[in-house]
Amino acid sequence: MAKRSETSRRSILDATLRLLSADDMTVQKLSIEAIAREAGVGKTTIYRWWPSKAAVVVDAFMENHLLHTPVQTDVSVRSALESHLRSLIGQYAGPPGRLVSQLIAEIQYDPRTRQTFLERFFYGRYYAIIELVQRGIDNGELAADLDAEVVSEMIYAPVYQHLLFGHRPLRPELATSLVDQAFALAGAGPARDAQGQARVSAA
Amino acid sequence: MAKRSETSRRSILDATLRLLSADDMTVQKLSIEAIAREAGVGKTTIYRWWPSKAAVVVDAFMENHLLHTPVQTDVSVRSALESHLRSLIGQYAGPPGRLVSQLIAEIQYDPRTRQTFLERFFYGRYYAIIELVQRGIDNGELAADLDAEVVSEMIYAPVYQHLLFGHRPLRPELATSLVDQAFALAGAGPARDAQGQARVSAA
Amino acid sequence: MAKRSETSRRSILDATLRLLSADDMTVQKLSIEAIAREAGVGKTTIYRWWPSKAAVVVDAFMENHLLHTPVQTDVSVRSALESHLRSLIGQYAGPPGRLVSQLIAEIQYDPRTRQTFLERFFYGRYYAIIELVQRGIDNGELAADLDAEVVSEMIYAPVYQHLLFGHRPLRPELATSLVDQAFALAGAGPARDAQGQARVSAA
Amino acid sequence: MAKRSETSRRSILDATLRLLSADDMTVQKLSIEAIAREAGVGKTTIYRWWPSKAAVVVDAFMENHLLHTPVQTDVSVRSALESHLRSLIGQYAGPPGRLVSQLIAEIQYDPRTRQTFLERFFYGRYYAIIELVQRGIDNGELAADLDAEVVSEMIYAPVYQHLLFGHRPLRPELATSLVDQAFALAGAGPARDAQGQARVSAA
DNA sequence: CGATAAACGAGACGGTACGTCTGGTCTTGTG
DNA sequence: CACAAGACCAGACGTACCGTCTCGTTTATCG
Repeated sequence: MAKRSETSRRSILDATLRLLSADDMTVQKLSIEAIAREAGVGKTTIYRWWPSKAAVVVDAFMENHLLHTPVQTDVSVRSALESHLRSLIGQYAGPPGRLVSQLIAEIQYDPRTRQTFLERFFYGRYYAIIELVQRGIDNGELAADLDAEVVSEMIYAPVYQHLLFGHRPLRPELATSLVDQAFALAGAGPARDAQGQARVSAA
Repeated sequence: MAKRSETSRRSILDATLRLLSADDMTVQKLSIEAIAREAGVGKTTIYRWWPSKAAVVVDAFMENHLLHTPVQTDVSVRSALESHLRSLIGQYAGPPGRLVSQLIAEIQYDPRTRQTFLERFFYGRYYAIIELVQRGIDNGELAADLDAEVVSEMIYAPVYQHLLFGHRPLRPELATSLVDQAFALAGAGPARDAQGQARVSAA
Repeated sequence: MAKRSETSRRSILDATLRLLSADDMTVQKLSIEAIAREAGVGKTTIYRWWPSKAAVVVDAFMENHLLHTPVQTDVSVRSALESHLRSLIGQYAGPPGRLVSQLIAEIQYDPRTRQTFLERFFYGRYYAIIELVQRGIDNGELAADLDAEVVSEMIYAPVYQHLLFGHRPLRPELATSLVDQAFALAGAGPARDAQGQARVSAA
Repeated sequence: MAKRSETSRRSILDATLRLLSADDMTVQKLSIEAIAREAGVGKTTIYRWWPSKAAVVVDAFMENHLLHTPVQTDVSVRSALESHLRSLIGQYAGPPGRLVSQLIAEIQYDPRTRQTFLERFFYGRYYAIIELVQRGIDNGELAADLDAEVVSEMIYAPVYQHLLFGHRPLRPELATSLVDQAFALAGAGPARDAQGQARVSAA
């Protein structure tokens, strides 16, 4: 019998985030011993419920640091895309970005956690974007012969490339650039919709 | 006096690759002790010349596993892009892909090695693609108002997204899809108006 | 209310002996967890009724492995002593000897169990031997001025010394040697004067 | 290369004795981690040079607590025996006795250490006593037909029996009793030889 | 050409963390 | 209410590596 202790679960996840919030702490340097120590918990309790350090970090991250990246539905697809990306980039430019990039690093070594990570972190946003792009195709904002999934990745993936390679800092303007390029109207701004229409009718 | 021993350098890099070629070996599990043991070398010799395990792996990788991803110049930009991507994907789908993804993981924790990695691995291809896209813009294959760098990333980054997230297996057809969508989005007209006239005339 | 479960008590003691009968098992390596597991019993049940691992082992040993070391009363004291020692040594030379030596080891660390061990294992034989020796003194087989307790220990203790130090293997002939020497030292005369007359007449 | 560090060796043995000198500390409770902590030494250093906790304790004990149990040569064998036993008992009655009894406990579980213990602790005294008894036989203090080794054990083993079973406290008078019984003249003192003869003739 | 100083292999060192095991205690149903 | 089941905190186990630090022992210029 003996049910799982919710108190321990919370202390462990809290301790994990507390430790990770230190400036020079990384997921790599974080140890299960340190988590147990900080949480006032036996190591066994961690090993009993999580298969790896990365799994604990994913859980901790998901429960407390859920990224808010809303997808608006009452505006044009283009606006919704841009504001979604802008919000995502804004968060990745700060401390959560460091954590996300380290989580992506960890899943290269831990297939079980990769699955968890995809399910709880990635797929949600991934399919939301595809749906959004599909809506753009359906309502004529985007050309009819596009493949929504591929286009979504083209818009989305550069954000992760910047995050992971760090070849350029992540700046909010990237959101605009990406959407602009996707709509093939560099810097055309709000006039775009009309133009898009014109273009469609022209086609 | 006594110069650096080329023999030791080679044994270390060779040993590193030999160890990494084992099926269940990863950069994370690889240890400097194991490299020294395998290479028949004192640990000190490794620490004397490399700042970190990741640095050794980058060196080993660069010297022996250079990816061949040619950029053709005698064909259309579209063809050159597609064959370049296809070649890159082909290699990432195999063992070098596992290693590259682990190197990207490691640079999340080691800024010095990140720099080395970018310089010796990333920038080359990155700028080659930008140049190629720019050529496409210049010669009219792609719309004139595009930002070559952003477009390059949109074409390129999805490959890394697939490599790192593994949400879908890396398939060669991705190369075609990406180039197709890029030209559908941003070709000098045709994909958008479904006539292909502008592109033809521009070319 | 709920009385103590005899079933549990038996399973615990049985499991203890079963585990201890493995060739490479020792009291030191034996754990209460393992006993509980093997017995299909909660650890609490063991802790509720026994104060220590050693106490469980003593109980298990006493109930099932009682050493049979009869003291004959229809023969000379010398014969009775020798056959008693021979029987004891015979058993100590086998697996029970290993267990006894480990129990003696354990009581060095657990005063409560030392008491139990003495009462249930040691004193019986100890006083039986003293009585026997006293009988020898009374009936003239042994010199009248001897201290029965000290002489008993002199005869008895070497067996334990062999068992515990292992400087020589425990052999049945030791029984004869010890009794011989005891009667040579303290027999009512004969051994010392090399005639054996007195002993014969006394017997 | 790299020689063993004498400094570490000393700190380890010193720390071991320091920890063991605490009133409620036992060899069983003593942990290698605690020794390493107390000695300011890595656990590896202990494991590198000693096969077990017991081995460390034996070394520590031998180097610093060598029991002084002189065997006098300028007095009668009887006196030498008695004073040797008295000295041994005196030390076993104090803290070293606790340690010796625990070492004997440990060697029940560790054959390698049993060997070390016998060689460095036991055999010396064991053979010294045999020699002494043999001298007594040779010079007529003891009967000519005795077996020196068996008689030695009869005199010696009761001390360990008292130490290990604790059925009676270890008292110095035990030395006298044992020697008295061995010389078959309870409390008769130097006049013994004559009396021994007298008794024989009486029998 | 022989000295000499750096680089080298070997590996001991103080440490940290690993993942497992056990000790005792506490909790939660079941019979 | 004793029991089985087992979760819990605590902490030791023996191992693997970390990065630093001697050790002699090559080597390969430079005086």
